[in-house]
Amino acid sequence: MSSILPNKPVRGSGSGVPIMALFDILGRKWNMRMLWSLRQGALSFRSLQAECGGVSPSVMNARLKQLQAAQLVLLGEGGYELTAMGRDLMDRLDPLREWSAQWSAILEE
Amino acid sequence: MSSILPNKPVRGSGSGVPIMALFDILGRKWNMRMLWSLRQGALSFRSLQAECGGVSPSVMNARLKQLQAAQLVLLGEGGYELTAMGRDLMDRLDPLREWSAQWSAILEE
DNA sequence: CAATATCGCTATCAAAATAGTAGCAACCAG
DNA sequence: CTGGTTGCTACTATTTTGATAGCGATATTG
Repeated sequence: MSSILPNKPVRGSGSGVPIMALFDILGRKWNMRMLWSLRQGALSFRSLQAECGGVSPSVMNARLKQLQAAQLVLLGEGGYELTAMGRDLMDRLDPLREWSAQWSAILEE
Repeated sequence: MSSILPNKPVRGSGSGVPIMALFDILGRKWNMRMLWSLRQGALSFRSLQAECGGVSPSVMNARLKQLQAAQLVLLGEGGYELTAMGRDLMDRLDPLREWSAQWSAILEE
């Protein structure tokens, strides 16, 4: 597993620009949804898997390793949970909820 | 190409929750980066391709169709450009730049 | 007119990522 | 021991992405 971190060459990039590294992580299937699900609180491997519509455990595990390496997620007592940084990231993604509601409304017309 | 829109069953979801549809789009490789690149202004197919490190034109085209269907991007006089909604989305993603800088700093330690 | 260059884009095939299913070892409850 | 969880690995199938070549259309230059 290639650990994807800022200031290191990134999938399809090589620039090492931090936000590109972030896009590289968020641009992988399930990562956003996993983080989003963990906002509510810690979840076990299997619960998180269920939250994500039954993703393959192999993919789940790869993602969890990646998110742990990126220090966005950690495995605590009650299961997998967001780190402080992970929570901060999700907080900043929160405006997207409002946006997506408007988006949905417009696309429905 | 399965057009992915809010309130329609979404890849791996089925809930039709708007933000999940958004995650589905942003969770595909290159989409975030393409939108991010277009913030600066319109780009031709080939320029955009270059901005994304030479993505396959086939993938580029599929993404552009998807983003157009989602009304985030349109093909205007000067090339591909963000719609108003696309610009709004990118504006809301802007806090991520600051976050990713901090993230980068912490991970470097 | 012909040569050249760019445009958006398709077609083809290889490589990589993801999905689907089965199952293991460790733990705890009864 | 039985049965239930847990996190996770192994394996194969399918989908997605990557890499390259090249087409038809338009513009530009000589």
